[in-house]
Amino acid sequence: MYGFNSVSIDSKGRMALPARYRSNLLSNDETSIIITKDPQYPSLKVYFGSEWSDLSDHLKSLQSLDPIVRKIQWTILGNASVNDFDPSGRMLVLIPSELREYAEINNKRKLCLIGMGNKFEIWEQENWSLRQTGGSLSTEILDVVLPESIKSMSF
Amino acid sequence: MYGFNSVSIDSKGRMALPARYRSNLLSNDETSIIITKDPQYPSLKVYFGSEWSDLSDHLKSLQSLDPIVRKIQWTILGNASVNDFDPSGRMLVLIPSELREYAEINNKRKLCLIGMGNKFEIWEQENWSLRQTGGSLSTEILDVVLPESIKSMSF
DNA sequence: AAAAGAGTTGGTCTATAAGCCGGATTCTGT
DNA sequence: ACAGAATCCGGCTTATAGACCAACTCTTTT
Repeated sequence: MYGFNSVSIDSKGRMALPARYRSNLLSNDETSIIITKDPQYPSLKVYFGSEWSDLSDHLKSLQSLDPIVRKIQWTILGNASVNDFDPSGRMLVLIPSELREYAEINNKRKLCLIGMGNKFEIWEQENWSLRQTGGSLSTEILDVVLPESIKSMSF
Repeated sequence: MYGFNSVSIDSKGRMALPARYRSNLLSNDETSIIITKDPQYPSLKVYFGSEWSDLSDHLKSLQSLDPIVRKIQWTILGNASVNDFDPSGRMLVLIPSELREYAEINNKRKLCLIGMGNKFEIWEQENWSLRQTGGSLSTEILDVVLPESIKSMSF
């Protein structure tokens, strides 16, 4: 599932999945999606149920004495919101207000969905276009040395 | 599949693949093409299905905590448009409006297709001739140091 | 010159998304 | 415990972008 989609979010924080996401989820027998924070940018990551169980199992298994590992575990695992949806409906998804806050989408109407294959990202529209045109948002470079256990993973 | 082709695009953003591309696709049993952004220039890259699955798998597996890797993942994966076509038809391809915008082909009529073997590029005609005559294009130069994981790839 | 294949264009129809509305359920405060 | 209020969730309506269908023109080939 790749590519760009523009969707609107209503004043109550609800977002409807585009049709092509819905049909893809249905054909893969997925009945839940998991929304969580992106560790680096003011945006959200969305995983499908099966993908999430692999990722979360892996993350949980890492030894958490390393502060960087610990921080990433907190961010990803600690903010995960599991959404079971009705496969027959329009798959309306409520983004929890804490995550809306984090992605700066409170009181905004337009979101961008960025399909990355096995997951997708949710961005507030202006933030996304800033980033695409090269404008810098907050601090870019993660200039710490990452532990090997994290380096080998892809979120 | 090499060489130059001039094609027209209609007001709805539809483009017809030249006959030699079609026969090439058929003889290779390809049933889909993937259009996405070029990371450097205002143009589009088109991959065939088999080529794309290799490229996207590789890109996805890279560790995305590196901001440069992440940006390339956004550009290539996050803008990909998958087009399944009817092999018996004329292989009309709709270029999504986001990509038309990026390649500056809105309200233009003429495109250039540049065959690069296992992929080809789509350029708006004037941009292409400007580039060929050495004129400058407004685009960002990748003057950053690329991580090894990216350097070893070819897009 | 005729015919066949390729390229281009236009029209119509359907699927999809966005906004609105109303009902239901939960929460809160008295 | 009850009433009012706020939040949550599904259905309906309308506008529009994209898919489908088909015709027309141009070029090439024999």
